[in-house]
Amino acid sequence: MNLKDLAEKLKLSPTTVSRALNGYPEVSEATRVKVEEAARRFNYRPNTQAKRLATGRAMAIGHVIPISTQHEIVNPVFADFIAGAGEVYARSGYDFLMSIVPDADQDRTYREIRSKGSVDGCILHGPLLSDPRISLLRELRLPFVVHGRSTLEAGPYSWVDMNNIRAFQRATEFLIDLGHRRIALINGIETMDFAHRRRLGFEQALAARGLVPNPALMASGEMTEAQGYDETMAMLARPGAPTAFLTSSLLSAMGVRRALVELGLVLGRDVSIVTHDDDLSYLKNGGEYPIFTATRSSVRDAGRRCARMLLRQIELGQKAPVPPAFDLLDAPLIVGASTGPAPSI
Amino acid sequence: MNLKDLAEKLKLSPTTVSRALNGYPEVSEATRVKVEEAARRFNYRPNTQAKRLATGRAMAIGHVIPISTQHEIVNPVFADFIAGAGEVYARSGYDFLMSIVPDADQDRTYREIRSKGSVDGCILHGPLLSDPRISLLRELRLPFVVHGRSTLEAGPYSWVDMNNIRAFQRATEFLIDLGHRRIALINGIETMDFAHRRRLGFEQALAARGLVPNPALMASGEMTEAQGYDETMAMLARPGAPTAFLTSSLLSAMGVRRALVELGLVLGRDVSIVTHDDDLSYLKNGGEYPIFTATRSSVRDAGRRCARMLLRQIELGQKAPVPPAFDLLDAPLIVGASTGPAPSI
DNA sequence: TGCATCATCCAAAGCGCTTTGGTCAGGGAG
DNA sequence: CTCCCTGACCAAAGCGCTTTGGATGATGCA
Repeated sequence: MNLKDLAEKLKLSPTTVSRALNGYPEVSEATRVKVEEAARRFNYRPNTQAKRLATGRAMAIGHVIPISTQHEIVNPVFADFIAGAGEVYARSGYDFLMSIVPDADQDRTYREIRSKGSVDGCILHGPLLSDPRISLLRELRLPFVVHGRSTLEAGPYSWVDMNNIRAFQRATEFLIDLGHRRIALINGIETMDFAHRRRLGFEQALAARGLVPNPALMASGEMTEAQGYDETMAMLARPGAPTAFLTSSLLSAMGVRRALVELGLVLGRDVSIVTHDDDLSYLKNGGEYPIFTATRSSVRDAGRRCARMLLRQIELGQKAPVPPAFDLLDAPLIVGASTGPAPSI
Repeated sequence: MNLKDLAEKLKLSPTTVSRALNGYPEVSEATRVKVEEAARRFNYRPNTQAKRLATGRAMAIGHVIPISTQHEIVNPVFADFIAGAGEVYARSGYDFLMSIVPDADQDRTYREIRSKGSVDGCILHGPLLSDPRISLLRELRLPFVVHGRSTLEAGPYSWVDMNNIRAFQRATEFLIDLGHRRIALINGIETMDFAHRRRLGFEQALAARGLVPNPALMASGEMTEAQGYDETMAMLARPGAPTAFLTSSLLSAMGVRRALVELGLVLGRDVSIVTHDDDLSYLKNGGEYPIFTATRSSVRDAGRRCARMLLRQIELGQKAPVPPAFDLLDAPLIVGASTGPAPSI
């Protein structure tokens, strides 16, 4: 059933039918009702491709997900983020296009989705400290919103980010207040902007209290359970072992905990942990009383916000150029069972 | 730059240019080279929508992901699965369309992507023991492949699944051989087909050794760390506590471990754990020597296989109806550090 | 009554591609 | 020399929609 068929059944022109369905004013209320009723009855739905071709709008948003060939890790945060974003797209009638491509093909992929006209805009994931994708997208004139920020990027662009610096400052201060002096940071890969900022927050908090960051207590890498375990084992084996750990992910924190248990140390008494918690739906930090003391910021919510921002930019951008938008989310520190005063010895 | 422009620059007709680029024989080798060279130089890429409209093929695969309103969980397995599938799509020139919709809207969504013609086929996720989506897709004549199976579904359909029954049989036998008699099963939601089969395997193995499954030792629910913890705490508090746990997910297993630690029990000595391991990239079960004894089956690989199977079905199906295909994956049992002989008391 | 206005509808021209059904020249067979 | 292929190209008709630029008759107003 296509528009023409429907029009014939109604003894109307395709023009009128199209207009009736798309809410144009130059059609009488009576016929509009008739058309809508018929469309429902015949289960008519406009062909996506035809509509797109005619309007020049793809009604789709793209997410280009790089699959790194070195560290073959799919970001665990990813599922929740796209759940949030996808929810918004679906409600707004946009399609959600995903491209999973090897790291090196990203550039080509962006150019391609641009010149093939398959999307109206895209979301940029996992921005680096300095990220060439931003200027590429700008150059391509493809509307985009960055999930995160890129510190070394000069020009303006739209983003949604949590306040990484502030969060890790707060977490560090909290540990210092509890008497901890040797605090370890188990961070993500620090070419990633978020990890860089977290480290900054950590160091700034230490400096503000006259403490000097110790490189031996700062690790950076893929945020997995194994990372937490391995780094903790290594750090606790050396002299000057930390009495507290600050981790960038719940998974790492779980690894730290495993190491502590194995060494016979009690969490929250012998050693404290504060982690960042992305509030992933399948990896909850306990219920009312959290297992880990954590800074929390829902990645799913970030997904929703990114999507909404992008859609708004696109809709507005139809008429005139729009200024970039920003959304800075605060991550409160929620006290759980994993922290306590530094041991007195 | 569109086809017409390119044709004008080359002083050729759009027909010839189109044919040259799409590898049709009725164009001389000389002009083909010329056309290809020009296309590259002008960075020409055919407009997706136009191509689709003209060919009637969407060159896209859909994944409809239900967001349950009750248990707001995004399947953690999901990210790895789509990474695998997406990789294949990208390589084959297919787009990857995702629809994140509320549970109740699934039906409508499938009908919609069908009548709007936005995809050539789709992957069905998380099949239930009895799943109406299968007959819906059959009725819609939309090619599809199921990731998993649906036991109560009568007619044929294509699927990729791991041998859940065999895997859990094997795991249970292994524990019985180690002397365990009170074995707990911490399973996924048993309306899901995979969970149902796992339970079957578990019960069959017990029965084969003359053991009777104890309902008090069988839990079913969302597979989270908290689930593992809570169920373990409950079971160990009751008389007739299990000496071994069989879990459906690494996350649950981690929860079990946390409970054991809290109760001062030693893993692999006082209590054993065997888990299923989906081999998620961000949640590895240790390196060479696994932390948990586990049946292992890569979900990412399953994603690749589903995608390949679906694409093959679609390509073949262009000409004649194709018979459904099946792919049953074996999940070997890999011995790790979490199992040992049952305590003698 | 006459003219402008308006509400309501329609024909036809795109959107950028593929594909059908040609044309046309050159070459081999008869 | 003619006839018929055949290889190489092209014009034009779709694909299913939107949108421009009318057409038509009813209404308002002087």
